[in-house]
Order: sequence, then C-alpha cells, then structure tokens
Amino acid sequence: MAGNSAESGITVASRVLALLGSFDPEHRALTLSEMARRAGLSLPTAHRLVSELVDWGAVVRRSSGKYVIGRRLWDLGLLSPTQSGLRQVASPFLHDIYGATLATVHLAVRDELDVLYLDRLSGHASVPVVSQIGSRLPLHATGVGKVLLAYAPEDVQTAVLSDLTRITPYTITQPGLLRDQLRRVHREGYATTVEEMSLGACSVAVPIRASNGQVVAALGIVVPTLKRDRARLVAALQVAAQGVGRSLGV
Amino acid sequence: MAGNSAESGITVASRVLALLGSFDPEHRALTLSEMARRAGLSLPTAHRLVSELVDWGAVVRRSSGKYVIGRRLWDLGLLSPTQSGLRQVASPFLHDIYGATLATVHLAVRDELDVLYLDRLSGHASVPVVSQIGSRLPLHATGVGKVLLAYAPEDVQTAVLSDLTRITPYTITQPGLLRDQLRRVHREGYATTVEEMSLGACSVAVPIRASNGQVVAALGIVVPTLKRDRARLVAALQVAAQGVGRSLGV
DNA sequence: GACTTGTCTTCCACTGAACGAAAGGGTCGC
DNA sequence: GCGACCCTTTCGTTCAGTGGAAGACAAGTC
Repeated sequence: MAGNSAESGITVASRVLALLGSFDPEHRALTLSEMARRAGLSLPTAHRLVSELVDWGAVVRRSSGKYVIGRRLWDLGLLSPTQSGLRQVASPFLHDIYGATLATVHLAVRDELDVLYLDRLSGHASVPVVSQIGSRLPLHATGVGKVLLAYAPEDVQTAVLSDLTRITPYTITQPGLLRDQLRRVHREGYATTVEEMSLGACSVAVPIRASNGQVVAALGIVVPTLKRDRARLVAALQVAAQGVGRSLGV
Repeated sequence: MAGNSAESGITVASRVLALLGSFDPEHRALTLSEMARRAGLSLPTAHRLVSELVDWGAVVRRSSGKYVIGRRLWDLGLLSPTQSGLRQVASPFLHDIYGATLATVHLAVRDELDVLYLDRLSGHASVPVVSQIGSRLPLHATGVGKVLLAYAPEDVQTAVLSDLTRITPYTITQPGLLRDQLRRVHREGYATTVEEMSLGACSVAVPIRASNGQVVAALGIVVPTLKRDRARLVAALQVAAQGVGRSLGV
C-alpha cells in the first residue's frame, strides 16, 4: 500500500505535493499539524502553503477545524482522460450487469502492483465489500486483480508472486498455485476468487480488451456464493466487456 | 463559467496551481507550450514544474506528446469527503431511480452560481445530455439547478436572476417568470424544465434534505418528454431523495 | 486561579531555490 | 535547404521561500 515520497526533493512544488499526499483514504481530514508532520515540513511552511491552496480555488478546504480535499481538486481529477473516459464508456454496461446479477459490479485497472478501482456499482442488498472508487487493493486476492495480473508484463507478475500477503485464511499465498490460476485465466477467459479478499464474498471477473486486443481493464462482480450459475455470470460479464471494448475506439 | 485566477500571486505554489488550472473539460490534453501560455508562465519554468509533477507520482502524465491529468490527481480528488461521501450514499438510490424510469439520473450540488454534477447515471438508450460528472451548468436552465436555486440564499438568487443567459429558445430569461417557478418549487417540492437546456430533453428534479431539513443536493432525471407520468416520476424521485437524506447522518 | 498541551498564526533576517534569457536539438512540412 | 513548430538544458542574478522564535487562543487537568 501507499509508500512513495522517498526522494527528499527540496523544491516548493514537491512540498505542495507532499502536503496533498498526506491525505489518503484513511486520512481524509487532517489538522495543519498533522499535514506538516506527515509531509515532513515545518509548521510555518505548511501553514503558508496550505493557506495558498485554500485561497486559490478550494483545492483544500477547512471543515470543522480540519483540512479536507476540496472541490477544485475533485473536478480536476475528473479531467483525467484515461480514468474518466473508460468510466464513462463502461458505465451503461455496468448497469446492464447490475441489472442482470444484482451483484456489486467493479471496473478496475492495474496501477503498478495494485488494482485501482475506477468504478463501483452496488445496490442496497449487495455483499459488503472493501473496495471504494479510487482505492487500491492487492492484485492477487481479487477477481479483477487476477485478470489484470494474468495479462500483466512478466516482471509485474514475478514481483507480485514474490510477495503474496495473506488477507483471509483463503487467500492464495503459494506462487505456484496462483501461477496455475493465471494460466487458467488465459485459457478460460475469466478469473474467480472464493473468500480470498473478505470472508463471505466470492467474485468473478473478465478482461476488457481494446480493439487491438490489448487488455486495458477488468470487469468483475462480487457475490455471496459462487453457486451453479457461474456460467451465467461469466456470460453476462463477457457480453458487457465486449461491449465496452467495442465502444473504446482505440 | 470558469474564471478566477485573477490575482497574480508570485509564489511557486500558485504557479503549480495555475498549471493544473490550465486543464478544463474542453482541454484535457495540452502541450507544454499550451500549458505555459494558459498559465502565464515562461516555457522553461513550466517545463521544470511540469517535470516535477510528472516525476512525482503521476500527477500529470504524458500521453502521445501531450500532457494530461494523471492517476494520482484523480484519486486525490476522490478523497474529497463531501463530494465522494454524498455520491457513495446516493449511489444505490440512483440505481433505483434508473431502474424505475430508465432515464438519465443526476446527482448535483450547487457550487457558487453553477450546478456541479456529482454523479450521472445513464443507459444505452437515454436522451443525450450535456452534463458530465464534474462539469458545471447554469442554475437557471436545468431541473436540478432550479431546485438548488430555490433553496439557495437570497443573494445567490438575485445574482443568478440578474443574468439569465439564453441557451435554447425555451430557456427562461425573464427573472419574474423564474422567480414564480422557484416559489412553485417550494410549494410543490419539485422542479421541471422543458427543453430549456437542450432541445428534446425535459427534466424533473427534487431536493435532497439532510436530517436537519437543510437542502444539500438535488436529484433529477432527464427524459425525452414530460408526458402524463410526471406524477410517477416525481414520486420515484422523492422516495429516493428521502432515502438518501435518511442515510446522510448529519 | 495557574499550568500543560494542544492547536494555529505572525514576524523577520538569511540563503539557496526558482527565475528567464539565450542557446541547443528534434521533428515536422514545404 | 529553410522556417515553424515543438521540447530541453545551461547559467548567473535575485527575490521568494525558509524555519526559529514568539504570540494568541482553546481545552483540559490539578
């Protein structure tokens, strides 16, 4: 998880970015002192920079004593063409799947050694899942992750296989076993997990291919149990994935 | 639309922000020179700052010769608690509405003198609409806009009413007429538009109230025509809006 | 009441990071 | 060949940014 920053970087820009980087999904609201500490800056410096971020157009905002990410950054992020473009194209197909399965539906891409969730669609009665839009989870313990890993470059695969953290008792931690599964993903065109990420949740996922055949994302669902209807779920997913791929242009 | 920047601000932070601000929904991919020009910076300065943004964790990214907003900024923006929190709570209810109406569904808040779209949900066969998640539209020409305007402070209302830009031949540009409609929103609990934003599109919208009664957002749908079933649409929206409000906590 | 511990904010003298002019390369199209 | 775009690098000057120290306020604790 997390964990870059690294290189000192004595530039102002890097300090600004360090300040913004002090926010993460578990720390969405921070006091000035917390931000300064997490960013490794002196308090006066943090104060000045944060004030500029506030004065400008709501990049960060004060909310009941703490600082939070503001609207301006929210909509700036939405301009990211790859994330938002894919999301927008895929959106109607996600609803199709949701309509057909009533399961939690995920659209995800690989970001380095993690799954990055681009979209999540869940109803009132869906299985509780840990994923959130914008959050990252390990590649080896999720359905979409296994798909993305199966089509990832060799060096990514070896890197992931060399560090299979256990999350539940059912998480696959043996490299050989996982490699077998990845091969099967290639053969059968879909991946599954059974309580490997969270107890009581199973998942099925398929790749989304651009017109050139390249796997650019994955589409998956989370269900309470993988009963007999696995074939039906896979079929629904594949129809949607092909639809997304065709709409992608590239 | 748009349009702050204003105050020069000779600080580095402001330059970084100016560079990021050179992106907008119509300019999602820019060359270095374009960014420098739009941000009012010299080319070497822009080059250095942008390089830092790239070197750090993909705040911006090069994509086929141009620069685009990167993943890091995308997920930073998603940490914004107000936007994402509301979105997440409302999401299942949006699907309910979609299921009941098959129309394009909108979740929006007011941002200064504009509607800011937090979420949009549309199917394959929905009416084409201009809104995008993260985009802004005028308050006076959209269904959700009228709702948000009706519950906005007096000074916001007068500001908006004093500048009613015409968008289609049916856009309401007479302050008196719009004020009447706003009063009706209070009375009847919903707002409508008929081709006021784009030809061939009508809309219905209702307010979302937090537990304290405050209107915090609006929920709306876009349909081809407002036939007899207006009452049914309003009912579906109100059920969902109450559901969101109850789930909101505050 | 005074004392601790936590916020955030302001001041100010020193210094080194950021600036832009100018020049070096790359790649198009004509 | 030329011109018109891009992007990148170098380098000396200068001014913006830095952190120590101290002030201001609020919430506990004794």
